Amino acid sequence: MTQRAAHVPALAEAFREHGFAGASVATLCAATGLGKGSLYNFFPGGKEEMAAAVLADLDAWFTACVFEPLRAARAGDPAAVGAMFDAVTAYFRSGRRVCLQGAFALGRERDLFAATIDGYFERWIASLAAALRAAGHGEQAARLAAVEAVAAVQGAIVLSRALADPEVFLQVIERSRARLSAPLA
Amino acid sequence: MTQRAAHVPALAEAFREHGFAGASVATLCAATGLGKGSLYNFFPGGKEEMAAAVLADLDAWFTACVFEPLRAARAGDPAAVGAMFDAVTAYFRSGRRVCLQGAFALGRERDLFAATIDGYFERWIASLAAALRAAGHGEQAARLAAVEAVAAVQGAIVLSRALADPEVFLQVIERSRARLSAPLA
DNA sequence: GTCTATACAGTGATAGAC
DNA sequence: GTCTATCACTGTATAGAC
Repeated sequence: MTQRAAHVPALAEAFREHGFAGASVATLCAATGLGKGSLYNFFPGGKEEMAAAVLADLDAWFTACVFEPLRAARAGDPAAVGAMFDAVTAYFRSGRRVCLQGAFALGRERDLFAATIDGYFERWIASLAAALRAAGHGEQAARLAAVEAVAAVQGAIVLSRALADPEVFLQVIERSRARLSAPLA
Repeated sequence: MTQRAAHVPALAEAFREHGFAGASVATLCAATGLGKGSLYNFFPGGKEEMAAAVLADLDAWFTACVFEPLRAARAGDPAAVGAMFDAVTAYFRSGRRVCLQGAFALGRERDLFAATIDGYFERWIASLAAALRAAGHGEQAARLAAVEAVAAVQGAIVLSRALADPEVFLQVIERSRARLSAPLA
């Protein structure tokens, strides 16, 4: 079981690079260094089970490293939101790395993993909104600002990859960060 | 030649739904109602040429309906920016429709169509920045605001599809619209 | 558990009848 | 120009030797 988990990061990178439809089993074998037999031994459900394992892994990482710190934000302390921007900037490598949930959302893969993808973004928004409320924003304002900020991160990834310019990612993130740290109206 | 162009919108819709790697020639035949022979007669280069034709078609549409109106914005007239938001909201069907250039940017297709994708977003940003300058923004401020706004549109598409909620698209767009129409600091 | 061998459906693409 | 038939190949998935 822990053997299986050890190969999940390599699968994640392969899916990020090639997409779900574009990643063949041969690709995934090369990425993990395993033969087809071994891969199917760990993931009898094939590609779909591999992608599900990857999404679960990403979910766990974001929950521990992004969502829970946001939830833990104490009243009047705005540092948690800034820490989130630092974490996603590092994680997405300034836009060089793709958000798999976001990429899947744009394609047919969305139907396969609808609940997982929906839950990921919903919890991201909800935890960010909680941190914003702790920082003094009202209920509805916090939710809307959180939606906008998560969209900004996703858009920053798309745009910086399209222009092949990590600087664009940083620009968008910094604007979003400044906006959420700005004094309340 | 006009025969060929007539089938491009159907190909566009197929690529939007299935992605580039996910759209098989059989899929594209079904979408256009043509046999393989006919498709290859129009597009000897296969899928790649079909996608290139689709991107060129989208490029022409955006140039005529979005980029040029932005360029035509006269000094002191902020209506052009608002018209852009209306146009993209209609075009992307409140996030139900995907931006093909954005979706391609996230995957390996980016390498195949790098110049086209880069040019599309670069001209979107540049024309929006021109309209913002016409509305009174400074050079650098206009560029940064344009980058942020285009990213917001892309992020809105990703997020609204992920949550299967067109309302999210509208929320993000309205925030972006309000921000760009706000009085200058 | 790991690999090799294999099954067989589906792929992109071409040739040729009409 | 359009289709059908067919090509060689790659796809996912399984079976079985080790």
